[in-house]
Amino acid sequence: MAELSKTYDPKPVESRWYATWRERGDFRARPESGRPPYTIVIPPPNVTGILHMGHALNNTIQDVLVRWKRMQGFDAVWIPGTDHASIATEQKVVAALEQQGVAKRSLSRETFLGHAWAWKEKYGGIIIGQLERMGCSCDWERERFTMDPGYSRAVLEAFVRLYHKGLIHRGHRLVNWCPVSRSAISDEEVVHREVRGKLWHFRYPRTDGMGSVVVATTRPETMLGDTAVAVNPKDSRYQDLIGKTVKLPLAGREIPVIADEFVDPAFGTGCVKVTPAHDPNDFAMGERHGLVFINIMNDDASLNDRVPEAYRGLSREAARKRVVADLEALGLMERIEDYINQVGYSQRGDVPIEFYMSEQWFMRMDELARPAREAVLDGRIRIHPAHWVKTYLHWLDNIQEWCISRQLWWGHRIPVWYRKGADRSDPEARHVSVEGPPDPEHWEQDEDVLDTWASSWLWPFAVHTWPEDSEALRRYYPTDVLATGPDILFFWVARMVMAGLEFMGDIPFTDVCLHGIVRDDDGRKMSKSLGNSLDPLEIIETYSADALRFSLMMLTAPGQDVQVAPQKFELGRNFATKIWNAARFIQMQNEGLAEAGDAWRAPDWTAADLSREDRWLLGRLQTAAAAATRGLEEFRFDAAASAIYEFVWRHYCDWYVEAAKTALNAGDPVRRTTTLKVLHYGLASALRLLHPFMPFLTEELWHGMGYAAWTDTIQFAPWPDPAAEATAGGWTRDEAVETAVEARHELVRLARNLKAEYGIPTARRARFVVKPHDPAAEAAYREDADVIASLLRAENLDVDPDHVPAGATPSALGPDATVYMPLAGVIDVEAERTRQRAKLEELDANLKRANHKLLDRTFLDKAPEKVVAQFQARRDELADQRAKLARLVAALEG
RNA sequence: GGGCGGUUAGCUCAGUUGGUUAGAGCGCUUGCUUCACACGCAAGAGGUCACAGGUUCGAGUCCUGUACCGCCCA
Repeated sequence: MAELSKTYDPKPVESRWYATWRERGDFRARPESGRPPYTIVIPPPNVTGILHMGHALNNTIQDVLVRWKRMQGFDAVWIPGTDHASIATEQKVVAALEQQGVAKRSLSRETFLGHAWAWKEKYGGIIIGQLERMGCSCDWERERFTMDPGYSRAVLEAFVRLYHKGLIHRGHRLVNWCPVSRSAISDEEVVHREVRGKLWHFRYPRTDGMGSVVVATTRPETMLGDTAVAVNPKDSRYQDLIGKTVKLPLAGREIPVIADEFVDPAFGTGCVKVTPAHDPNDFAMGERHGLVFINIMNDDASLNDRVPEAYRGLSREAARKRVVADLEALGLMERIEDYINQVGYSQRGDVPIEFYMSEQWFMRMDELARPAREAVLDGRIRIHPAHWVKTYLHWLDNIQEWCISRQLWWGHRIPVWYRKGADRSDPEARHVSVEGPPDPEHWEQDEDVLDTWASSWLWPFAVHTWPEDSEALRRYYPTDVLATGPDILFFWVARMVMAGLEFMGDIPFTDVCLHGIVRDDDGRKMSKSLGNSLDPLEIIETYSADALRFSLMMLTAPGQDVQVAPQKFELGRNFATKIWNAARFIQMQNEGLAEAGDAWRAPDWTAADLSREDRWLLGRLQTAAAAATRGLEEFRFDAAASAIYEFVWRHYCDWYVEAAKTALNAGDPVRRTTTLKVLHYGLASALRLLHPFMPFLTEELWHGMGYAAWTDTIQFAPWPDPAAEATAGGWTRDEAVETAVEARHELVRLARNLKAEYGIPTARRARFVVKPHDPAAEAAYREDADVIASLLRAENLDVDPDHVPAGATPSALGPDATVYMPLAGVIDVEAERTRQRAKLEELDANLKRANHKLLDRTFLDKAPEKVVAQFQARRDELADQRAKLARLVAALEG
């Protein structure tokens, strides 16, 4: 076996192992294995995306789960892929073309798509390569892209089925319009922001010459499209106005004053302008009152020819300034006040949306929502953390029609053909199918593409062969876990549930793990514009992929956002180094490796050979393994990672390895061999527990330590169950021994503290006397005096139950013994007295509290017996300690 | 306006069904080139658990309310 290098160098290790794993095909699904399947589908990142910390967190979670299940004996499959992301990708391609001086609109659809596919080929693989750097164990042979031919077919098939079911229809509506992408977007793609704006009050002259009315608006430029003024019918101020008309300034049109309940008399003057073609509320009013709808905008939100010439072609911002200036010039501007209002922004375009009248395709959602609601309500699908259930249900209960058409080219073109020359709104003159009409020359296809989410909602089954049946589809659907952020709970998660139930007749996954958002050190969301994003690849360069993964898992509380800064990844790096060096230590006990046999696989010792320290460590291992397993089962990745961290660092390294140094060199062959066996067993178990979190380091050590003789990759080594292994090995935990070892560690801590308090350098050997409190403790301290002496760096350690210190001696009271540190020189008696008195006072306070509790009749009557007994035991222990400490103080004073 | 989350050590966060003396990492102080590891070892300091009520023998934990921060929906 090659000697491990002095320091761990992750870079070559990580690239070497990843290549090996891929060559061996370790990540491949094994339908023939007879193992039960366990499936995760990746939330497909945008094809244009590059890896950010959110991906790093999301994919680490998935890889941890998949690797864990693989070790548990499942045919664990993680299906990767990318999403074509219509709007985002088209924007990037358009921008790239503009850089070259090419306008999208100057190109034919086919030419543009040629550029888009070229872009996809060039940049679409970046993020996949980055996932490999992270160690993700995806089944790369099953990688899918949402515009693969098979996938596209599935998307169209779903459209066609829902169309014929009557859930999809075409309509002329007011939709959310993104002027940047010049497309309709869904309600979910609109984000509301609070914006500091103005409220403009201006006057419309009455046509009856009776003065004017004042209307208030946050969008003065839309007045060019006003077709009415409205007041509340109950508003006494305006009774005489109803039914009259006013003259719309600038446009010069005469428009009616209507009465509508919707108008809030408290807003502004109680008199509002009505622009039915550009505001949802006004749209509704327009329909109620049969008003004229005047669309005054082009698809980029500039003003069209339905406004007076002076305003044509102006952007909405320029038009606003112009309208305001012109109204002021006419003396019609009443006043302008500051106003804070909610403005809908296009998520992708990052500009305020317009409400825009257009022909679109809509999907009726109520029928699809009902079963999706039930699936979560009855527990077939579990959402973690569970508090998201309410949000999920609320959205489904208030679901609106889904606008699924997009005025884009990059995406799945809507499979609807219109008979040439016929009215497009006539359903009789339409052809809807996946294949298209048999006589295409008589038809023209709808120009629009589908919303990206109308393709990704099929992901869990469209990654396979759907609508065709296949073994893969049957075996790997439904999936087990979906890991994603709560920000796409509606966009994607809820819709996948609907699609799964509608098209597959079954839920798409049983558990949804919603994790937090990655934020920077100041709690701000990471974003390119803020320049505060951390590049996971840089973290990998600096600290390793294992460090990135482990640190993220340690820092993620379920459902809570996680704040990261570069230094935080030192946590993972340091931990990797710690284990590496623990392994090196064992390896240095070279001549003992053969003696240990292959005890690293399973307990291979007789109970009688185990020392107290051995038993304690093995007990801690059982606790840690149970906690790690439970943490993973409950999606508590932080709890699982912490349990492993604590075991390795605090228990294995800090105490057991230190104690082992003595045991290995005591000259007792049985003791030495058993210690080696426990060292190996502990390390091999820890490596397996850690493997899902740190795949590279653990694989490297698995081989470096020779454990590959068992399984040639740690990836398929069994997930540890040390409790069951102990039973199989013929021994059980002994809690009394474990408690005694904890007490011993406490005594060592106290004794070290004595050294520190008296300014004795750690390295200097001091004399100690241990005075056990009972015969059992005496036997234990006598037997293991060499271990304790070494932990204390004691020159000499006497165990003497009858010890009476000669004069004032620094001492400390432990749980089952008192330790004395007789010093060669004279000590400051007064200082020691003060020290001990302080301890006595503390003990007194505790004792008083305990006594008080036990004198409380109601407590004794009402608290469960077990609790009372606990308090009594505690009190007795305190009283005992107090008596002992009092004697120490008395000795000092005597 | 409605819903959800948060407020615990200087910072970032844990704290399982209410039960002994509330934990971790980082940072801080002191001492250590101790024969695995200075990416380390040892010993420490540091908290009226946001606030006000309530339930209970007992509240960081349960209930009500308030304040502030964040997210989502309208």
